[in-house]
Amino acid sequence: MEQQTAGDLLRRAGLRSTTQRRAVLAALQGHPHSTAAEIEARAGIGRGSASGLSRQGLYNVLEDLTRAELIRCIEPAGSPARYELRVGDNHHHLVCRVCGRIEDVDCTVGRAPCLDPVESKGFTVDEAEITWWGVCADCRGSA
Amino acid sequence: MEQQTAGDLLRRAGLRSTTQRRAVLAALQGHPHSTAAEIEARAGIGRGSASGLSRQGLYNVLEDLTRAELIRCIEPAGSPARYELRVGDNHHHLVCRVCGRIEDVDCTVGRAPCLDPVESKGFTVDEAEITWWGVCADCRGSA
DNA sequence: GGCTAGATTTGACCCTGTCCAATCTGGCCG
DNA sequence: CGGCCAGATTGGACAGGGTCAAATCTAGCC
Repeated sequence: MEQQTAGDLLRRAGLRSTTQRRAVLAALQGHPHSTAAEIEARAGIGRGSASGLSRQGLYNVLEDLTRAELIRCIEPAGSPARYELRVGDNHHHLVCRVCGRIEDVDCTVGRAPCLDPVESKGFTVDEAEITWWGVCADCRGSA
Repeated sequence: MEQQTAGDLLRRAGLRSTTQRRAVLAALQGHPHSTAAEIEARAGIGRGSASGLSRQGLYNVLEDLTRAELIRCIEPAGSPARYELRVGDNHHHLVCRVCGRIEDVDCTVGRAPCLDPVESKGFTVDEAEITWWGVCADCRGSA
């Protein structure tokens, strides 16, 4: 359903269905938390390749898709920006301090934990982003 | 008391008390969430000034102090790293999407909210970092 | 007053990302 | 079906933020 819908998804979001955008969406399938570089590599094309996307193009696409909420961007401290297809479910992340591995953690919603800062200091809050830092099983083992 | 204790703090943390380290600590007093550039400017010295600290020196100091837990480093998405003196109280942050302003939010501790991801996927978690995103009162007003 | 491990400096360098101007193309229209 | 044009993409220069490595300096102990 992906090939079919990629274009639809884009068009429904008010974006033109272009080769580059479809390639980026495809490159993210099954590879959450990818960096721009990984997406570029996986999109199957280096700079200058015929069907390739330029660096600027890649960033444009990522920004467009993010704004259209087709993908989500996360930026854990110390890491370049990473992108994933899961959107709209307010899930959070678990990051290994050693190897950088990232795991998704579903939000214990209902009462989304911490969705309300106790004191919002006059801010209109629209998102609570939670990052858990620790060491993954593999890294703990080999330490 | 700062001049007096800055050195003590450092020594107690097992670090030598140097002009640069004391200057960085002083520059953070009353200025939480400062970037490296702001600290450098506030430390009263540009590059090459007699009592100045070099760029590398600044980063070394920041890293040393962070590791010694005398300061804390936060890196909100889209912002360069920021440093603050509050440590050990596991407080969180509220960030304005428009002007970038950052406010501290005390952790509703006791049961630190969300300290346990529901599923920790084998990770040994040692920190839960929460960032609330929104728009501050000022920016909402002028929009 | 020396010594030495630890701290600092200098300057080159890298990665991630952005700006801008020129070119190309999806997809609607006649 | 061919043309049009706003929207998309490209290329190349550039910038911010940070790191690396080697040489020099200095806090603090003897």
